[in-house]
Amino acid sequence: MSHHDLNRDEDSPDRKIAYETVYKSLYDSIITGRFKPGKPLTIRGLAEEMNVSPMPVRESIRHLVALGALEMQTTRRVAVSEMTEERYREIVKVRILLEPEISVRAMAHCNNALINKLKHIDNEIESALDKGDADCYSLKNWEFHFTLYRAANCPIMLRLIESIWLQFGPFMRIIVGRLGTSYMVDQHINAITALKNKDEKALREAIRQDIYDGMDRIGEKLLGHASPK
Amino acid sequence: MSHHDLNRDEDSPDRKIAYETVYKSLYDSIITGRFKPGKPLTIRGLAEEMNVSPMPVRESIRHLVALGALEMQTTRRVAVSEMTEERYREIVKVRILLEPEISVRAMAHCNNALINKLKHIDNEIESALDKGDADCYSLKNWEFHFTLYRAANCPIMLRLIESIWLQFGPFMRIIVGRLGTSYMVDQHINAITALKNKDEKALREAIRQDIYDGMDRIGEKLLGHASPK
DNA sequence: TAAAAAAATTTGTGATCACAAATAATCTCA
DNA sequence: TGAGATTATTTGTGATCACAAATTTTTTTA
Repeated sequence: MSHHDLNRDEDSPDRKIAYETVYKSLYDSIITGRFKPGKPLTIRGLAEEMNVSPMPVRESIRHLVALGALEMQTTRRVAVSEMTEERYREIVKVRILLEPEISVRAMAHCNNALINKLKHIDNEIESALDKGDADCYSLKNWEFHFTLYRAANCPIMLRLIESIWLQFGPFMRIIVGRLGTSYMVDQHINAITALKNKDEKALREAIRQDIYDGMDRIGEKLLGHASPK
Repeated sequence: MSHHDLNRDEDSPDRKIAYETVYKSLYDSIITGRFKPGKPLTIRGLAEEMNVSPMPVRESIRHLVALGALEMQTTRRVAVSEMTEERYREIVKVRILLEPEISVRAMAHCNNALINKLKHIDNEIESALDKGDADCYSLKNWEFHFTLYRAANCPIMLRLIESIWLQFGPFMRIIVGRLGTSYMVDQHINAITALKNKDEKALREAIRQDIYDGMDRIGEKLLGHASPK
């Protein structure tokens, strides 16, 4: 299953909807940091690039603006938001509030298939880090977390977390290539171990630390300091 | 300021954008429970009702679906979601996580003007309850909470809370007319007092209790039981 | 009479056009 | 030469149309 339909049990491609293709494409562009923050995106430009009419792009942009993935200025031009001190602090705060919580709920529904899937994705993440493949890292890190969170069966909480991720997603690639990335403790492994042992406390701590590790690196690069604990 | 532009400091009506009018209208219809949960809404129907072309309605619907205010079925028809046991539990959980938190942040920026504004809105709420005016109650209760939350200056957290409110908003009117509403402790007053005294603990408790009081009544009516503490 | 099939209608999506506002490019004049 | 005014272009929004899918209504058949 793709990482876009966060709550759908199976893909059901009855009809090819251009809007969905466009939405997914923009979504991935955002979380891999393809759009420079602040640089205006145009409906016609994106439509031409994807060989569709402006209509599906218009609707996708409305959707992504609603999620906070794109920002609409008063002149109605849209762009990825720049990261600011205030936004950064809010994002860390909310992640720490929500993500350990949903992880614990996922633990209740966790089986071997999920654990193996997470292990596999984590290997791909490590490989992407080794190769310095920032696009792959961003997508796979996304996939790891949302594979776990989706298992919680909490669609409402999941939507909120998705909104948050879309707001720091464009900066996730910064983590790749930062000095010391390879010496980082792999909190994903700790999380997987905790899931296996049904150790709620350890799981919370692993997710919590994973958030701080990643956000610290983004904060250091963008704002010159680590996240406030 | 209206309650729709949650993060804008002042309305700037440079040009009349039909989309914004339509969006606000649908927004208010949703939070006052005008649309029956599960009953499909049609683009053309709403457009005709508001004397606009289908275009602004299409975009508004995309926006509201993205926020979780409306649900899009696989056949692409949209409707207000029905309340389920699972959704209800998630909503209570997330509200308890986020709303006391943002309230405390609002306290830091709280001045007399805000306190007076909240007092005034709370009077209107009490009046609406007395008269049994469910529409007015829903709108004013919304205004009370978002006036407070907006003061926190946390636009990212605010957006998440807005998304949650849009999901139980259609059922807020249930609170009016429930037996015993008039004997309820007014937690808004407690919150205002806590704000005045800069008493973080009391503020958290007031907001927390206000959430439980309201959600309990919704749960009792819709699901036959109170919220899980 | 009720279930199945067929026809008619409604609905969402995608494309195209017109228009005014916003942006970019050019020109003017000191 | 460069800042301000003017023109040209680009852009988002709103409207309308075509079309296929979904829904509703009608008809048929057992």
